[in-house]
Amino acid sequence: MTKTIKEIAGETGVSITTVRLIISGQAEKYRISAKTRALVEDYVALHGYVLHHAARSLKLKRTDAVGLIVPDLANPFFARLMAAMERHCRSQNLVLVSASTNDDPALEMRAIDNFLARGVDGLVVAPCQPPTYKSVLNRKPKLAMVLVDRDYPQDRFPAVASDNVESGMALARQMFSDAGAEPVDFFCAYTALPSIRDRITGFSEIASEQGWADWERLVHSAAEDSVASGRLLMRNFITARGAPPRAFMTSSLLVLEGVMQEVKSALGAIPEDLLIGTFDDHAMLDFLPNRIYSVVQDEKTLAALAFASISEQMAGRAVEASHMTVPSRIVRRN
Amino acid sequence: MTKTIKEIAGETGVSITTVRLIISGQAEKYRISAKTRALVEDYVALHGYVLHHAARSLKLKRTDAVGLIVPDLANPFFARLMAAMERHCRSQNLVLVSASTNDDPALEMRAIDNFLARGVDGLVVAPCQPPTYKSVLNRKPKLAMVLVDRDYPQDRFPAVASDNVESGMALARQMFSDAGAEPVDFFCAYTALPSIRDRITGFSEIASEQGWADWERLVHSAAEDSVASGRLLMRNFITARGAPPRAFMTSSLLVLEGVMQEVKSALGAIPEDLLIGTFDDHAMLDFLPNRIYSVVQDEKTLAALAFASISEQMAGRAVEASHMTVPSRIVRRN
DNA sequence: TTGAAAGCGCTAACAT
DNA sequence: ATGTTAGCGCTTTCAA
Repeated sequence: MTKTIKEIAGETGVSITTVRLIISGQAEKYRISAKTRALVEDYVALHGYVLHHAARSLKLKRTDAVGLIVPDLANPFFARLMAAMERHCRSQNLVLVSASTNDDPALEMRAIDNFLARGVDGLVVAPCQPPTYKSVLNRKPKLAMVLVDRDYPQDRFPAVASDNVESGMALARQMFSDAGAEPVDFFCAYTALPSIRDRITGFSEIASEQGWADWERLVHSAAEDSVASGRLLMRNFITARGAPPRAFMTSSLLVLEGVMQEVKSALGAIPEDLLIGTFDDHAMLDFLPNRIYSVVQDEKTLAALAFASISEQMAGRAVEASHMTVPSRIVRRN
Repeated sequence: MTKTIKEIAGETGVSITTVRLIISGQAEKYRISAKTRALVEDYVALHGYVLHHAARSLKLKRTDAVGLIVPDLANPFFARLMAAMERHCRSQNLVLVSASTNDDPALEMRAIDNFLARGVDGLVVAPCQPPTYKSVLNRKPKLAMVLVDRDYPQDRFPAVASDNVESGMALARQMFSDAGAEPVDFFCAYTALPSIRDRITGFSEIASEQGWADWERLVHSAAEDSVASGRLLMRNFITARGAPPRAFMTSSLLVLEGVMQEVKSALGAIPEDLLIGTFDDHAMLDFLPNRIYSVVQDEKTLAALAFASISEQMAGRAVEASHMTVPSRIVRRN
């Protein structure tokens, strides 16, 4: 079992303060004599010592922990975001504690309460509802907090998200350009999300610009982001028009999967000249022979900005409730 | 700011003990009078109270936190494992804290030390080296600990992993059966891993059984699990034989990606009659027209077993250092 | 049915 | 250059 400072002091006959000074590497600074220093250091080398974080936290009112709350930790986007966050935390000797909300506002509140009780110094949340965390602010007014990915309109917290309007425009631009005179349909799900709305805004902008005044007819939307939604939307499309579109884009890989399954089952295979666009990327899109554009979000920069904001706040510097935007990249295959 | 028990006691004129009894829902049990109870409850309803976990931990020598240490949190397998772990933790009012080791033994040791200092009650680790955590056991002999995914031979800790030998056999059986008289090559990477070795063992078993006494010539291996490894292995194959194999399997999706890229660049496209097998699964394998078998690991059960073991140990019940095995499933497409 | 007090391991302020 | 002490918020005896 590991020793406490007090025990070390007792067993070496040195005072608690001195031990602490030596252990915390401040021996020089306080000019501890070489022998007492050696005495303590040898003892520690022999018996070991590990800082008791709970005790330290109790005293310092600080836990050196930051919380991350997202809808789903298994979702690749959030998994990458979390991995990047964890790297930042590790580099500053912070630990990352995380929780999924399953897109349930009640779970989200529970998670926030829980992390607050555990005294996290910072909180990064991808909210599943427009955030009004007034109770949070009441209880711990100086909690460092930042919103990621889902930038609901609000002006209390800094937020960082991808440039969804711009990337929506960029993707649509590529699609319409390659499609020539053909229309480009947009299958999108989870329209309650600000990011999805922004993507639609971007799409509509370009569609109008390309002369599709009735762009609303090109947008097919569903409430829930899932493979089932993708299937449903494409099935409805095929039923109405008799055939799949020649060019389309989707709001997520899940929707793409559903849409593709339906195309495959309608046509027996994916036509090689089908023009595809999608938000989010996966290496296996390589396997398709089609021309396909995908939008890849920059989780590293998202995490870096979120962490920077948290750090600022934890350092006591006030941070304005800005809405930061991170550029996405478009990848083209074939 | 949230009140402490002491403050509540002071401001309601009740004793600390009484407040605590009421707050912790033991009013009935200790027959606190209705009025004192109402008094305190009203006060709490008005001003709020949140348990201070650090203080509680200091007293109880318990943090209600469990740590998860894996090579890479962004890896879909580990991300799913972690999401499942987090659900279990949440259901028991534990928090999950996690860290990546980037497959670096030094980082792994640091992570373990760190989590130990933070006093996690349980530790789940997917080690990147044969685990000899003697220092760990010295310092906190009663730490609940379990190994996942990478079941290095050892007899100190319980371990839970997929049935790699069996699923290797199952996959190979399907492949050889579909391949007829053709050979089935196995491209595999990260051979230092017990799981990979087991998969090779499974493969070799079936290959021999099928009359391929020289099965070692069918196995092409690389040290590092990456797309680059896949490319390299396939490039070497093509250079040596003049063409890609007609049937092959890979040890991971990364290797599959690399292998496929190389086939594509050699042949211009993926032949539709190429027979493919791979460990790990992804929905987008749907997009290929080929017959393809994939092995899907059961992260939920892996997490459930790991968590159960941790729970047992945390409850003080001794657990033997068993090696638990979780069946994988084989998916066939086209 | 309620209260008082000790102590978990650490830090910081204040002595020497 | 080194020592003493109080106290963070909680739980747990032990008393009344």
